[in-house]
Amino acid sequence: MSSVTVAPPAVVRDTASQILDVAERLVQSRGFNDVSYADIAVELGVTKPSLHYHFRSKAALGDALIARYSARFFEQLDRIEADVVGVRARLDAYVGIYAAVLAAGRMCLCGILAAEYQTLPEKMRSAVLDFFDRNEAWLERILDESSRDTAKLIIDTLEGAVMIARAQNDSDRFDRVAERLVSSVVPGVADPR
Amino acid sequence: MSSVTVAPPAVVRDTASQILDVAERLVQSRGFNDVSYADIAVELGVTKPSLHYHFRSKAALGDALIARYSARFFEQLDRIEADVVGVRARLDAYVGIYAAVLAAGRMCLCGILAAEYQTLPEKMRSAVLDFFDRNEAWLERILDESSRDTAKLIIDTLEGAVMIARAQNDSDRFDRVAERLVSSVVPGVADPR
DNA sequence: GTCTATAACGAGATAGAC
DNA sequence: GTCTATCTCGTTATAGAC
Repeated sequence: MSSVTVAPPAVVRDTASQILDVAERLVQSRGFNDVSYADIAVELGVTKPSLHYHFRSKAALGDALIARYSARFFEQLDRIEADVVGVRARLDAYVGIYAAVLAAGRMCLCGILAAEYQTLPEKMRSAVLDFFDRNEAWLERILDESSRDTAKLIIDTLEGAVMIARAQNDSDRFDRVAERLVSSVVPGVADPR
Repeated sequence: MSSVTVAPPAVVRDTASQILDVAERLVQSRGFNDVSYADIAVELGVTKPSLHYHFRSKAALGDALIARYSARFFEQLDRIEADVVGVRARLDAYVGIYAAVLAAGRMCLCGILAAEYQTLPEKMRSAVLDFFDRNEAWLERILDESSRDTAKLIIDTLEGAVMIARAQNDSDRFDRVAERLVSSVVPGVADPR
């Protein structure tokens, strides 16, 4: 009789995913151009050619990084829209995504890639722009008012706040700025904390 | 009789300044780690060792870049404080500095260095943090209200807005966000444009 | 001050064995 | 799918002539 196909151990991901995990963390910390195949290989205990087997070029690795990051990011936005009620609460949840990134000592992947924009391959550039467009579209949708500039203001402030608070190693700064931002956008009650 | 010492031609700067000029533009476009001595040497029509004569190491070049950029930046802030009257007008002038950077297709030097923060030598890190601290202090001083978080909100938003508008090649986006930002901080009249 | 020449290293990438 | 070995190129930096 044939053996039954069982699910693999939940904690051990396939190699490609493990590569993406390490690469994502390193890129969000140092930037795409300051992460090498050698850095990733050492952490995983494999050699550089092994990485090239899974991602032919560094550009291909970059493409895969943004694709996975974006997919997960917008899944979170879908969940917020489905589970959270009210503009203020939804914005707080949105801010929470950025706060979690900062708490991990990282920048938003597409934020740090935006800073490196001029040095990126064309496909990565488009994917970065797409990330911001979709963020903006989501914010416009959940905001009650019609001003599209509010969505841009929110994105720009949060991306800048993460970048600077990370350099200052001061997550409290991020929290205070985000509170002031959200309060100015949704003039209702103050932060319930 | 001895010859009179005349002022050098105004347009031709000394070599060290010329190196800083080219390096500054390249770093504000691509980031510190993506600018090489070779890039700078080619533009100036000199060789790499010539650059090393003026700036022993790349870290020393980076230190000099931030020092000059900061000095000029805070000179501008001094001038605004001396020549411009009123919170709104001063903030508009402050925003104008960032708008000019964006118009040149650049990021704020310390903004792009903040994104690269984890890879910078220690002295450059301190200088970057100092830049933001002094910006914050200046904003707190010219603002009428006591909220220090407002100063942080302004810096973070402008830095993020420059970063993203540059990637999107959309300076109009920057202008609209900045207008919304300043209006929310100084609830007086709308943009006089 | 600027040059030629070169050292010493790390990058991304490929060939081919296992 | 992962390895060893290697290639080619770019990087910062230095020695020493002019």
